[in-house]
Amino acid sequence: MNIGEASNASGVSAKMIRYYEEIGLIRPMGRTGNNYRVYGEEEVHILRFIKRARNLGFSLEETETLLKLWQDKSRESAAVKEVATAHIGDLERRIAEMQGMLKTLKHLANCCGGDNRPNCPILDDLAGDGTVAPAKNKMKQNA
Amino acid sequence: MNIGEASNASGVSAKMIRYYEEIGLIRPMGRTGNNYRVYGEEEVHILRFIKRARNLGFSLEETETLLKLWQDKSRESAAVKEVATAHIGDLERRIAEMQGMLKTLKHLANCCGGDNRPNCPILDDLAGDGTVAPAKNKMKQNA
DNA sequence: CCTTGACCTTCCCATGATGGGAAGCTCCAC
DNA sequence: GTGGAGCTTCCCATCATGGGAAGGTCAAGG
Repeated sequence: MNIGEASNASGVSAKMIRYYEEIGLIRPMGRTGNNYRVYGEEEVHILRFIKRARNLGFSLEETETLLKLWQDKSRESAAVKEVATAHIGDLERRIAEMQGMLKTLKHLANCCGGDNRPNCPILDDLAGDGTVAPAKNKMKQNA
Repeated sequence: MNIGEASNASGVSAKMIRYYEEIGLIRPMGRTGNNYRVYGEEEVHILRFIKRARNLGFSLEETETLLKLWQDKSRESAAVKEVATAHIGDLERRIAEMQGMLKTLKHLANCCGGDNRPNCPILDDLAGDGTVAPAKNKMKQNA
């Protein structure tokens, strides 16, 4: 199987397959006489695993961990659960953050006439002197 | 005001202030004899505007649009609302996507014993031949 | 046999937003 | 005049991905 077919079969772009090989996520593939990479079902299976992990939002680093665990027949499921759980916490945090933004934005959009007058509460809010995160660097404050 | 003070006052790092100038998001600042950038209240106000827009999750490009609208006294609030509304849709889509991931992951983690046995439904699912996005490129399929 | 074009290879560059750090100024306080 | 904090520019790294160039290869069809 050539890289294009492996790409087709796994849903991972050829570009990414080469990249994964380059960063060591997958083993360097054997080559045919014409220097083409050769793939088998095993490799496609691995690529699919990676694809699914990425679809679930795992980073490549996390995916690597999962991949190793997957290939380690003696692993403990607790190790996997730990990775997944950390990721769940991550997702929850990001979702909460985005929901905060969403709420604010919706409120502003609601208050905005959306007409042909320049008056706009959205811009007023952005410009407003509301709580700006207090800058806390260790500057000398030499005014 | 030097860049450090402007940074303090706006909550935008000096590094980012220079970057915003470089990409044309803000006007190049005047310099003193020693080649230091000089900032006034006006600029700090703009930086705060940018900071707040970024905090709401607007990209720098969207922020630029909002910034221009802000400075255009004759703008129509409809234009602003449009940007905000598009962003709301964006946020909603991303939140929904992440919630989908979260749901799947939680389910998997729930089913996972998390013990010292290698049996693990999370890995089983990742490896599983569930629906893999059908690859659709225009390959010749020369098997 | 030769062309065509789809495929493969490597290499470099770009994204978006930010940070890190080096090398070399300036400025201020002591 | 010295130390150190601040400023300047410049380059590099991140993360995951794509774009594209330049060149080799293979298969099909005229």
